[in-house]
Amino acid sequence: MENFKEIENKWKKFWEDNAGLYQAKNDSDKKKKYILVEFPYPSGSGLHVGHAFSFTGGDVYARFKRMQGENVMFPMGWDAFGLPTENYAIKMKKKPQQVTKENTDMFRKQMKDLAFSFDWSREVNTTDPSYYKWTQWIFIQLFNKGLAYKKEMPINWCPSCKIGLANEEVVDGKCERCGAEVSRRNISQWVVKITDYADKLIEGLKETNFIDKVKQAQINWIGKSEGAKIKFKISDVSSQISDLEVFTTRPDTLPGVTFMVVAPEHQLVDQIISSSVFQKEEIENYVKNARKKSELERTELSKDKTGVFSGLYAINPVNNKEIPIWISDFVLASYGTGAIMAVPAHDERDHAFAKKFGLTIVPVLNKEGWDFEKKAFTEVEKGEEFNKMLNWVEEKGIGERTSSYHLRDWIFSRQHYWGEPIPMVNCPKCGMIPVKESDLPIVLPEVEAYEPTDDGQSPLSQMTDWVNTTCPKCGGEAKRETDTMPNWAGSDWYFLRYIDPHNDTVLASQELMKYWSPVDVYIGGDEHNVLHLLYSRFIYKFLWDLGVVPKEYPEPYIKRLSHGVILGPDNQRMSKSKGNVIVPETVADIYGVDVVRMYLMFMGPFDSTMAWNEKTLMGVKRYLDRLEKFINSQKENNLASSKEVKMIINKLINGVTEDLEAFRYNTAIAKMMEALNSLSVGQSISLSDIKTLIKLLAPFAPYMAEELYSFFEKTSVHAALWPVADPKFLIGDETTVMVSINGKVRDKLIIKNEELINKEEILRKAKGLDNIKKWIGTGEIVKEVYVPGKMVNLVIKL
RNA sequence: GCCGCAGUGGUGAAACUGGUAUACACGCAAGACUUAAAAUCUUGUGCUCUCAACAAGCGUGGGGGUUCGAUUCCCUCCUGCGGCACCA
Repeated sequence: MENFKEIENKWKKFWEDNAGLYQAKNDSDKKKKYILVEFPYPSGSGLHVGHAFSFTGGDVYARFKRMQGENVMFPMGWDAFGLPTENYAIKMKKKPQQVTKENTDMFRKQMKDLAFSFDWSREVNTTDPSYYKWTQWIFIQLFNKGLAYKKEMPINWCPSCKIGLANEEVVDGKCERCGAEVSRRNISQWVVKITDYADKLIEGLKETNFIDKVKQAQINWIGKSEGAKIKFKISDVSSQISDLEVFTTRPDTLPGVTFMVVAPEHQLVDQIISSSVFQKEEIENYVKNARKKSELERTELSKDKTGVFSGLYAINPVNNKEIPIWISDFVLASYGTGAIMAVPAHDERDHAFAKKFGLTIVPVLNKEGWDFEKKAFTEVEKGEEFNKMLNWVEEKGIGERTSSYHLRDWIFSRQHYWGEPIPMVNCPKCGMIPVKESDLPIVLPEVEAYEPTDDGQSPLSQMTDWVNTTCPKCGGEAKRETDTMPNWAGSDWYFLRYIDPHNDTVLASQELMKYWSPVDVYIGGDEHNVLHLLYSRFIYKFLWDLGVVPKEYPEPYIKRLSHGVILGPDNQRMSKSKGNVIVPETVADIYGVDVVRMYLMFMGPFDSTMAWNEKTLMGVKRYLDRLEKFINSQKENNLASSKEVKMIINKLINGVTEDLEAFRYNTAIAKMMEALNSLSVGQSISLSDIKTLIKLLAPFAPYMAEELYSFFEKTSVHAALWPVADPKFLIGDETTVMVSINGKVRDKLIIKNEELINKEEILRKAKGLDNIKKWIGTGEIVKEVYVPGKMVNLVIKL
């Protein structure tokens, strides 16, 4: 289209004026289809190719389903809280609220330009108080159910920025922003007990249609191990703590336990330091050093084990032998009980530790010829002995069967400004009390300075007017919580808000959730397959337990689709520093939106990684130009389609429909190109078949389709009914049957369809072919295979 | 180390349940149009042998297996990508 700008503007306005075209109807007899694409963080640099790619993928499907007569909900919103906005606001001396408004306005305009058929009447914004009122409400429910609590926790601390950092903000042990070495600091943090839902989150995956890769990633992340907790008696009677509890997956190796190790953070260590005289200084130094180290430093030094003897001994319950208790940072305080029973004969780490400190190695299972002093034998099978020992432990009352998880509780506090205020009040008399639900939302006050404070508190802590409040319980003087929520909080439940975005009394009405739930297709990036998806499922399951969301749907998303990644023309990840960034807007200005959309869908499979290639884009442009020319040359002829043309069209309808249903956009487009190649060879085509071609094009190239369709109809092509193939024109009169000798194709037979079932006749004909006769020669046919309608294979022995 | 995914022409890729390997597109080559270029159109294009055609042989990362028949299923190895990683 030469005048594509003009056409785009014309139809953009038309769609704007006919807003109902893309709106989801809450009261409809039609089948509902909830298609969700991950809402973006509206950054200052605007919509990038990755957005354009995934949103086009969703848009094609939404348009397709709408034309198939389904009641489609395809909403859009903004995940707008976050550090970049806060930092940008600080730098530009603007309010984050203002920056967010500017950015979302820009994103919305760009999305409309790219013809995404979002239902804008359902737009949500996580930074809107009427939205985060419900994010805060969910937090209060978590608190009321005992799933949110405050705890002193080590966090990543940047001494230069004077700010606590999330793990994602620490790169190679350094602060992402200033590059300073990150240390650890204990800060009182809100923690959410996602671990209570670990089993439910694994179990629930069975209810979903996620691809295996996503399910596996979630299962691995939760990392469930089955085993036992076992208590070891401490032999020193003067010790205030009499037992040391460990978690093990291998109770059957209990006889091989020759020492124990506790993490430097273990409570036993504090007792040792305060009461013991043995090596007091050495122990104190070791512990102090270990606690100072960042997680990274600790794991980096993993090859070489360090540790110190505590002076205490425990008793191995199997043989009553005294075994030393050591302190070492290879044991993690955050996993299991923070203490382990060491079996150096059958565990590599325990073995390395034993060798370094000269500890005893006792094999449980003797492997012939194995040198246990040299290497641990780790391939011990978890057999009968596992259960036998576990039963013995339980009978003796020193332990019990249990599971442990890699999944940690979720640190929910951020010491930043631009996030949802945690709706809690700290009362000196009553403790932590949630804000009254009727007082929600607790609106983020507008402050003058967004910089964090010296002591690592949120900038909100300086707002004394806001901080000082009264206790919701006793009415006395109290202070507000000044931490804000992490980014995930707003994105956990946004899909529910789209269902009922303006409801002021509940986060969404039961009735509407019953109609729209669950999300049928959720399109997003691989980077969110674990955290976002897991947090979101967790919050949903929590709301399900509360009865807030419909009982009929225990899982929020049915199908998860991960979109691929678009690399720069140099096959590298796009980044400003590499100068290989493709801006969709710029390309659309040159070639038109339809070309960009269609090219993005044609590049390759929707979920694969592909490099941008302007030459291939030209191929798509050529196709659209040729299609336009073909239709314009035919539209006034008013001729009938030949049978051959009808077959091309009907096969195309079937092919494109099937491919769209399976998100195989690249092959759908290839089929359209193929059809045009066949049609272009001097064929004439009926008006109804032309309209079919335009309809098939509509999801991909909405502007051009609308323009071409307007020649025939007054109504929008996007409201037209998707074509259905006529079975009469799907199969021809004849079928090609390939004939092969020993599996290699040598010739073919053209057979009338009604004769395809006649095996004997077909085999006779196959053997009669000149080529085949030549191949058989003097050989003997030992086997004849006929696959009806497909092929004949003759096995020849020479 | 563990988990997951992938490996097909010069390039992006297709072949969905085992049945014509390389559809579609790019690139390249030749030709048409043009004073010329661009654009457009036509034809050809896996590799080897051949002036060429016919025919043949080889061919989906390597090796092996199952099968009348394997890009597809099984075993094994190699390479690349992504995630997790002292998880007891």
